[in-house]
Amino acid sequence: MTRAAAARPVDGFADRVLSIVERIPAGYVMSYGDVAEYLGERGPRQVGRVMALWGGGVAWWRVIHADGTPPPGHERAAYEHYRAEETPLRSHDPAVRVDMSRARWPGGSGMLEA
DNA sequence: GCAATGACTGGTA
DNA sequence: TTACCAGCCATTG
Repeated sequence: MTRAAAARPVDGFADRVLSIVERIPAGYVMSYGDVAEYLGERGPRQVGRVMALWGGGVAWWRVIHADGTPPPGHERAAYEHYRAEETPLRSHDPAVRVDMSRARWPGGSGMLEA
C-alpha cells in the first residue's frame, strides 16, 4: 500500500486516479483523458484537478496532456524525471515534449482486449 | 441557480 | 508550430 505519499484524499475518484498513476511504469505516461477514460468516470479536467491537489504524492510527471506536454510550471521538473527514466522524448522542439506514440501506456485497457 | 474557472481535448485557421 | 474556439464536467463565488 505504501501509496508513495502520505495524506491521500478521502474522495474515491481521486484515490483511484492516484492508484492508476502509481501503476504507470517508469518510461511510460498517460494523458489526463486516458486516465478518465480508463476509469470511465468524470473527465480529463477532473483528473487534472486531482493531480493538482494530490499529484504531489505520486509520479505526477507520468500524467500529461494528450499532446505530450507536461503541466504548466512543472516543465523543467518533468523533463528531469523523463531524462532519468528514459522516457521517449521528442527533441528538436523548444518545449519539453513526450513521444506519446511510444510512451503512451495502454493502462490495462489495451491489455484486456486480448 | 448562474457565471466563471481550471495540471483537458480535438478541430480549425 | 502557435492561437482560438466549442465541448465537457466538477468546484467555487
